[in-house]
Amino acid sequence: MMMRKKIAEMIREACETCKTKGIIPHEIDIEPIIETPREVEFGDYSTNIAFILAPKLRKNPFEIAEIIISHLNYHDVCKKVEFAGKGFINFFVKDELWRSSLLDIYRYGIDDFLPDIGKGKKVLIEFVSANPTGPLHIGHGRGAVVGDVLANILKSTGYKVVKEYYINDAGKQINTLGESTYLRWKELKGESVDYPKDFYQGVYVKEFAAELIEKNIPVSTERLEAVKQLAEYSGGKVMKGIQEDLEGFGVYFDNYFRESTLFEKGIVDETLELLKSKGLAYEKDEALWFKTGLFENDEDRVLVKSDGEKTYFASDIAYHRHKLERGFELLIDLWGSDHHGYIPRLRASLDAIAGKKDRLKVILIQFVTLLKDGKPVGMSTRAGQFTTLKDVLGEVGKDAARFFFLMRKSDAHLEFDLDLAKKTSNENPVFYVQYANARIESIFRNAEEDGIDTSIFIENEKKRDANINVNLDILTSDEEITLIKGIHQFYDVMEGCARTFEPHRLTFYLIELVGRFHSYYNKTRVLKNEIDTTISRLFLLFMLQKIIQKGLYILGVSAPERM
RNA sequence: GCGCCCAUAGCUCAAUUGGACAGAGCGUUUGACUACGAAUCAAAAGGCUGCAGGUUCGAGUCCUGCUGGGCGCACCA
Repeated sequence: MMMRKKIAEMIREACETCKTKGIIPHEIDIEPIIETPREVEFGDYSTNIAFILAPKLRKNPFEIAEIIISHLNYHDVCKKVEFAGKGFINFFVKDELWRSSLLDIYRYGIDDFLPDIGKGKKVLIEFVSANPTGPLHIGHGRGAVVGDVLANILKSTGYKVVKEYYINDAGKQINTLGESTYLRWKELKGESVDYPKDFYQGVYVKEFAAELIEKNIPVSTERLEAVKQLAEYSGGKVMKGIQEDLEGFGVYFDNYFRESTLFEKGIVDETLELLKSKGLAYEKDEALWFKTGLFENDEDRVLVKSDGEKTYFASDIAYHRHKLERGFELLIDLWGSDHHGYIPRLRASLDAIAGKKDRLKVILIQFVTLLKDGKPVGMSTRAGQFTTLKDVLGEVGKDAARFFFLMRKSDAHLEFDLDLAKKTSNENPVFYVQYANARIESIFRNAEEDGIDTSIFIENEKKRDANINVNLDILTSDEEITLIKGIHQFYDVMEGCARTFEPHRLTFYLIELVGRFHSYYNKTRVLKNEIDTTISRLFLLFMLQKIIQKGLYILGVSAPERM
């Protein structure tokens, strides 16, 4: 069914024929790589197989290409196969096959049309995982969207995905939040306090403290007790706020995993024992060290400090071990790119514990610079106007925010132009894509006014009825074939997104696809033609809209019918 | 000092596991609404892919060195 596979099969068959004729030795494996050429004049697909075989056969690529072409049985699929360049073989697929592929996608439905890459593999994708010590900022937002959309992509391509947020509720930072709240509380009680600089400065801490007093919530007179109590109190408050922010952003987690449970269930101790028993942890200077250097080019790292405290690294090893034990075959972590130095030791630990370092895939999220009036906005936790995710969301809306975060490779620095994101003009790519959907919707509304029953497409799809009464042979113009190819390309794009874990490819694809539509729209009239022509063009737009909507759905961006 | 990432049109960025003549959008210039939504389209101009070598049939992509930027090098998280 997939065009690319058909081409690959053809090449393989031709090579097999060559093998039986003794032109190609039997021991050579044929793994044809099929590419989509950038230039239309090079056809729909091309292969470099002649280059690959050249050194093995001790012939020049030119000759090999000619031999392969002469053995290709392509007339069912291609109108033309050409030798070009220094050894490329270019395939020009028959237009009628493109047209009928549209019908294939229609019959299968988009979901089944998409490639099955994951084959049911269980993947845990952990992202955001911000400490519950303050509200989410714009950088977290980027991670949230990339993670969420990546999860959608993997789900659509055959993975079983669980989205998880790791809450660091056991460390020093959460304790500091408790201390901070405690001091603010005392402050409001009228005591004079010396508020340390390294305590949380945000206004939200004061708000929590004020609320304690307002609601008359009793605070323990014992300082340590009080700090512990307030850490929990404020931590819970912050976490609730974080969840609300994420929901406003359209990001929902399947699971929130608390670091403290690792300690409570003894998983951390168990993991440390495991490492010790394998001889991969040793004591030095009264601390316990992990032999990172045994596995990666990295220094040995401390697991238990000389004061008996376990490091964050220790619980993180336990956490990832626990992930594996929950049966996940692929662990995807999204981190801020400033944590890149942490990758080797975590990989090493997975290697040490299970010999499975390759199961870890870390995706780094580069920083975001907010631009306002063309100038960067400060990102400090002090009360700058647009520093929190919530502020940005309120400013530009969910759709624009999500889309903008996906317009860059995640490990590339992103400039987020607030003014541009707010614009409802052609400069804003979000609207460009949404507008296409609204336009198609509008065409269908007008079609109904013309008395054309467009519900037949939808009805038939539900029944998976193959006998839809559309004459696709009418779709012959370059623009129409190009559009159909664009629709077909969705498969390749999703495959690429899933293979490379790069959601931004989908964003670029949608912009490009929709561009083809706008161009077509301006050139070709859909309605008020001879009825068969109108119907077939409506069908093309129907399929196109399905792809646009599916794409937007995966991005978590709405597809409004009117704008 | 050591390590990781980045450097592409005036600006912001793409470039299909190393593929063919490096592409979009914005901005600039010029055109298209008394026919389906002009939030659109058509066309033009714009480049030694930071610099210098190397590997290869082929390099923006891989290797080495240099320049300029970001980040990391804790018994922090």
